[in-house]
Amino acid sequence: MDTVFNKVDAKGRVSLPADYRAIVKELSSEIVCYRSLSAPCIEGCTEELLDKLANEMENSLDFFSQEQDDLSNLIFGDAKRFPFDSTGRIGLSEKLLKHAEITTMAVFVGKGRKFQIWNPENWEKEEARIRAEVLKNRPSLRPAPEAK
Amino acid sequence: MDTVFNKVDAKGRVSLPADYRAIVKELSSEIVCYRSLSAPCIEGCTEELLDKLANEMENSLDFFSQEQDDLSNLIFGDAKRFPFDSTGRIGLSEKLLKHAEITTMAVFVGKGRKFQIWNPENWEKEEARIRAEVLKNRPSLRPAPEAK
DNA sequence: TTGATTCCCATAAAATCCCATGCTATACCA
DNA sequence: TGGTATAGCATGGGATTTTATGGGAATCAA
Repeated sequence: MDTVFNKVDAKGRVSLPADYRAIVKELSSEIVCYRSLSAPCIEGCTEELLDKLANEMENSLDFFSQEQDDLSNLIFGDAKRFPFDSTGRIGLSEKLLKHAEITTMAVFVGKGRKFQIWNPENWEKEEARIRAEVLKNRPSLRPAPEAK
Repeated sequence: MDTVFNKVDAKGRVSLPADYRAIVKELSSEIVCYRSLSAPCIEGCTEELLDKLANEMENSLDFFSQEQDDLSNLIFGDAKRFPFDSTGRIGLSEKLLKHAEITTMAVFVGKGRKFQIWNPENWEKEEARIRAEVLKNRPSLRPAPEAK
């Protein structure tokens, strides 16, 4: 899915990258976005995936637990549909943009069946952090020493 | 699959060697490429490999775990589908070419179910390194003195 | 009406398609 | 056996299509 840098115009519109759009296009012409729980970024996915997530949560967590309640409230209370126009753009809300600290440029980061939208500088830092973290925990992925 | 040298043209296009293409062709007409985590080269595989990963993540109850989050960002944030045209070429992205330091010539190296694309000089060094490594660890494989 | 949001068209740049060419290896034939 | 046709492949370049993005018109809310 790649990582794509797109511009956010004065009206708050952003082109959803073509590759991302293709995933959704036959099913519908809208995506669902919400503030990420774990990072200063926006998360997006299809409505189906969110429904599926809802089911999983009901089955996996204690139905009456506080945790379950909080989680559903956070996500589903926040999630909103964003239809994209004929040129493939969506108009992100102030709330989402602010949470991700996005002003004039947005970075789309693929995440399997969902994706994230970041402020470019924040994403740069996050990517560096992740690479360091993953290499630390998975020594087999560590780069081979430079050949002499 | 053996090692193949192909030219990268001004548009960033390179022919996927016929042997490599044949493996994928029945299933689809595209491959997935991403920056290697462990070396300055591009890695390629079939999309089913990524699909499998996406499914695992979607079905995992660990939907919000940090580790899963990091890993999926690293993989899906980087991996991109590259459909090949009727003549069997793919157009590699700037990001990938830069990571592998490829400009006008690319080397395809088979790795079982996946493959790598190298800058020729870097591959030469890497191959030498690998040979040295193997011989060091397995003295019994060392060629007889007169062998060349 | 005014301000904001959504729709639609225009455009430039980039990605992709497709045809043509030349090369190489293999098959085929005398 | 030697020479030639043939098919598959890599590569070049031009035509075509997609895509991102800007801006204006239409729509809606207050």
